[in-house]
Amino acid sequence: MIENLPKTYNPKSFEDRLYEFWSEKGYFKARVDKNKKPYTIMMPPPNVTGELHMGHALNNTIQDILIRWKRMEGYEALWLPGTDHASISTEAKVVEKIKAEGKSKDELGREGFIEEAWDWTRKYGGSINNQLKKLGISCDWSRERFTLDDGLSNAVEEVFIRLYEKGLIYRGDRIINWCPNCRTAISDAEVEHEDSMGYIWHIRYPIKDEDGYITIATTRPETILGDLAIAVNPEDDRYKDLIGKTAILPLVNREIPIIADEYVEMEFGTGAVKITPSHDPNDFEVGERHGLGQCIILNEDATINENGGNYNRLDRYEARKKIVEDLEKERYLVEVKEHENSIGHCERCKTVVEPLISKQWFVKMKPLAKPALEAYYDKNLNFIPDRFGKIYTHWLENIRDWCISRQLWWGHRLPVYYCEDCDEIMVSKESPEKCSKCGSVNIYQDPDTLDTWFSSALWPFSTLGWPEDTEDMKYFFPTDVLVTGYDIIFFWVVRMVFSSIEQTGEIPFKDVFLTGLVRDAEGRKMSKSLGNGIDPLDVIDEYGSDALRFTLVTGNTPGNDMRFYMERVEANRNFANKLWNATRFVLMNLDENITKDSLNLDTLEEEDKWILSRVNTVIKEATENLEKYEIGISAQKIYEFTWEEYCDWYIEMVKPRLYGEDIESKETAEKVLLYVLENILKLLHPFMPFITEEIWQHLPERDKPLIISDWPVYKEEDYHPDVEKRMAYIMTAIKGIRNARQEMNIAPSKKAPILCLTQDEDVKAILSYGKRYFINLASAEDIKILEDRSTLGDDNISVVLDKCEIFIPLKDLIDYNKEIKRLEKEKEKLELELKRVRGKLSNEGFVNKAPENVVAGEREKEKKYTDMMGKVIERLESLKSN
RNA sequence: GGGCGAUUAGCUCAGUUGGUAGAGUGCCACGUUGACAUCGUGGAGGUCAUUGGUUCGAGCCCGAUAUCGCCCACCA
Repeated sequence: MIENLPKTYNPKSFEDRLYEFWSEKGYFKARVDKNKKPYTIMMPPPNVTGELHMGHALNNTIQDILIRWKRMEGYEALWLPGTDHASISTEAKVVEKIKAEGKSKDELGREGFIEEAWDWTRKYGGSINNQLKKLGISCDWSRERFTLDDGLSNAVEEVFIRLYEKGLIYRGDRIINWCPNCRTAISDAEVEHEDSMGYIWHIRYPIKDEDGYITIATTRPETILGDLAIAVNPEDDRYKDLIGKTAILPLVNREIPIIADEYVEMEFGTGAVKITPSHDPNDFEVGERHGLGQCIILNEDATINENGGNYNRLDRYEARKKIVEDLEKERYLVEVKEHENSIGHCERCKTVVEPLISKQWFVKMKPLAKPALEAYYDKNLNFIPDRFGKIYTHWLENIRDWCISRQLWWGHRLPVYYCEDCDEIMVSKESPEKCSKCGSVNIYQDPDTLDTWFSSALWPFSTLGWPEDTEDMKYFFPTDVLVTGYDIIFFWVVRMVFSSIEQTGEIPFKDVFLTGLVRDAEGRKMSKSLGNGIDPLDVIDEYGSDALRFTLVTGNTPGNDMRFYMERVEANRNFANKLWNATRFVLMNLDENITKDSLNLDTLEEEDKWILSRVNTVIKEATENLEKYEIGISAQKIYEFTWEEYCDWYIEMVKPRLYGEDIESKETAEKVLLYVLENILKLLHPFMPFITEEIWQHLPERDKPLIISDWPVYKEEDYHPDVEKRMAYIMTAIKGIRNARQEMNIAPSKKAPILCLTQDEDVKAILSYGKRYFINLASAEDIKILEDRSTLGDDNISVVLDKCEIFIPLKDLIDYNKEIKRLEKEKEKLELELKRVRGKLSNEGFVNKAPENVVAGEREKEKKYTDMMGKVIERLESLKSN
């Protein structure tokens, strides 16, 4: 006997050790190797100070499965990890920290603050890496990148400068989304809209030098402080006379023109709209068309500024309240109605954002979006599942310019310099010594940093050394697949695609595999505030990494959300345990001198050929499923094969040979057991890397670790449909016998001979050959083939099969009423089947139009069921007459 | 306002080209035979949301409807 495994599967005893082993041996490392084909995945970089959650676990498990599989297939597999500096989120945390210490950003100054941020990053950063390692992920840690690394920062500056020089980055006064809490501009993608019930106020504005009023509707009355016009539709008869006249802004008493603009919808509200160019994107455009100018009324913290007169320094909502009160007091308020509208919130801190005009930097999107759209339409970029392609294109087709400047300190500072004297803008990596226009030496750098996603957008190539023309870049780029959550298609996927096309001329990946959300058992999103998050590390601690991984990739479809149940983890842990014990069984029966030299085909028994044929098919199918990214289906097939076919059938069938005297047969069985087990381990390794490697290393004669061994390939010569058919017959017979015996409550320990009544030569052969299966698996004492029923007594239970009847004489153990009931149930089943088949065959349309083989199949079934039905009836009659 | 997804066994979900509906879990019964009780064997359990249509044949394809969920959107 060979050194065996401990009795129980205990993942803790080997998972960390194996990770260490793989890591030390350098199996995760990828090198440029022109003799091999590259396979590349860039890991979506988690926030550097983040903690591992189920989303990461899912994401990285999928990537690891793909990478391990491709590595075994012989690709030079690079999986590059790294982290993101997450500017807005990290900065907020650091601000909070220094606030707790009684300090502020301004007190610390820019350099001091950045130092604090680096301290924070060093302190909390990287812990997610160690957590990821617990998952067993085989990424190349030697190539780990951070978005604020020198190399990546250089790439960021390079891209900024190139886009600027091409005219694709510009600076301008535009309406942007301002978060009063984060105190920075944010992009459209960072605004979450939420429908909520609010109010709409109808307010009348006096007309100058006339008695009348014009009534407008607004949901944000405080913005009247910034009104610069009232607009009506030029076709609107109600207001035609007023166009060109002047209205008086209530409370403020500013004179504003009444203008005509097609943007106004006559049917909505009162048909007259107040125009606040500085605080509404539509009003901004109207303002531009009519040359209205600007009037900003808010400070950075969303309090009213000095343009708000009496309302100066009030918070926006206090101001709203006060203004409504004042309007009412002065009889400008006509009515208030409930009104549902959608309010934008900051994606990070949930504060209501304010649209306001501000001088910011933007990326011009239209020219960049075009090739990114073509990539999808030309099928050079695929989404899995494909429906996300629509989301991608819809976004790109309606895209607006991307605001990339942030009023933050933690991040990539804009490579932009200004001349203090002549305001000239200079864009370069280093600070210019003097102004390129006026020669002044009074130069200062733009204080803003770039949107985090600006650097993430370059991730697929900045991580490989771009803009240098590196060997890595030439070999590993473009990458093969991106695996990420559908929630960051806009933030990230889109931006990587257009950035990569623009900078490298290549689409950064062929496929985008989108994962759904992992929810809790009630279907709620896991979140910190709800406290319903399940920590992947806790799950690993209790059930092992492999069980968690398997749970995350089975029982759901790509792109669909999944609910996380501990019961499922437990079930998968049990599967691991099953495999563990199957291995123990194989090992304890292996001869010490077993060699892996090729099998002697002549000594193969029927069940050997069967399991070899089956494993061969599973190899084919599991691989095909992986190729189509059907990871869960692939895993499921391997699971079923291992548990049902290998453990429940093959091992049980082979036991008598292992305990028997026939040495040659025993040896063959051992070799087949080992061969199939090895293939199971290989197939399962990407899904359950730890247990498979641990087991593998206990097997005899392995030349290399499982992680780098060869992925199994389908062999045509191992496919035996005839054997599979015969074995299926035997299995049906065994199941029939077991069923009948259990329904009759006959203990498995009670052995009985089985008598097979058949005239069919093939069936006779199958059954005689299968004698030992029946003895072992169907409590058979012996097996006899009968040609006629003359020698049969009546003290049997019977099982009706295709072309054969099996009788089990059990004399006084048989309850005949029960047996009649059981057979009647059989009869009912057959009746249903026959009804279905005959219905089909009596349908002329079916017979004429269905494919020949389908019709032939149904005819065969009809014959089979008719025959079986006859036997069941005959048996029933015989029983009833006694 | 537009788009997408879901609706299949008590629960959670699979279901790849249309051809007798599957798994895990839970439930019931039997069983500790020399891998495994984290197990084995057997069983019960489904009008595939509703409704039209295409087809010889629909869980699957097409058109509606309903319920739930998500995403997008500048109606003040």
